[in-house]
Amino acid sequence: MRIATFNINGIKARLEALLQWLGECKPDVALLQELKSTDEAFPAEPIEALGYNVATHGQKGFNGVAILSRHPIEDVVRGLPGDDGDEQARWIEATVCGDGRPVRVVSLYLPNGNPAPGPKFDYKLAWMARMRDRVGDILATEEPTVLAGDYNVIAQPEDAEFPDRWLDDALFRPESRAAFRRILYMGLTDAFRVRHRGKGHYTFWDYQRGAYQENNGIRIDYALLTPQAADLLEDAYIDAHIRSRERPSDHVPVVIELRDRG
DNA sequence: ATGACTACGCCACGTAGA
Repeated sequence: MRIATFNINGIKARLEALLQWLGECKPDVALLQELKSTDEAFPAEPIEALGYNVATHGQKGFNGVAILSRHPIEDVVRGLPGDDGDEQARWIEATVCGDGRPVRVVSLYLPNGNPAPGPKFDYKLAWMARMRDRVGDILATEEPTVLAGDYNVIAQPEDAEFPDRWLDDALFRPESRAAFRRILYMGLTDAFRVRHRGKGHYTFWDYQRGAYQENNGIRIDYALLTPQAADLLEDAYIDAHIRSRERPSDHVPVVIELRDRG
């Protein structure tokens, strides 16, 4: 089963690019972030025409996450549990049953948190504490689960081309990295790092100053796997080449391959 | 360098992203 995560930075602005990429990558499941669209305005029809079922959790103008799947989408949970007053659409999870075993998938868009310090940074850290509680519940199910999306955290210096430029940024602050580690060390596996080591592997490049041409990027999109999912991992890679296309997202997809049987 | 891009809301620049 091929599962991809992709922060598309606006579904309406990116529809053609998304359809082209779906046709080329052919993921069984695509986890999308930053729809910047309500559920009503989400252009489901051209996506369904490519053979995908669609579950969205949208919001007007900002945020918004979705799950696309060739197989039926079941047991959908919209919104990160733990705060009924949180209006921001940053979390959707569901079970997808492929030809083999069922897999639980989460599409998440972790808050940016800038400027730090400040209320947005406080929201980021509170959101990560809430995510930690949810991950605990997910781990207890012992279902193979993929938690993928835009984590908005540069986990290690090697995840940035110029880490010294990010020292005061909410993506690289010690508090953000510690909160990311607290989640990871509950027993999750960073799928990409199973297959690739070292610097130079990025999922985001700023639109400004020719960042992509200089590979001035950061790795902030991750697929984290529960132990039962990590046991199924066959491959993980970044689809970086589509960043050089016309009107691209500032993020690129991260793709993993899970064994269907065995 | 209070800069620079890009998308969105809803037609004028302000907010947000990272």
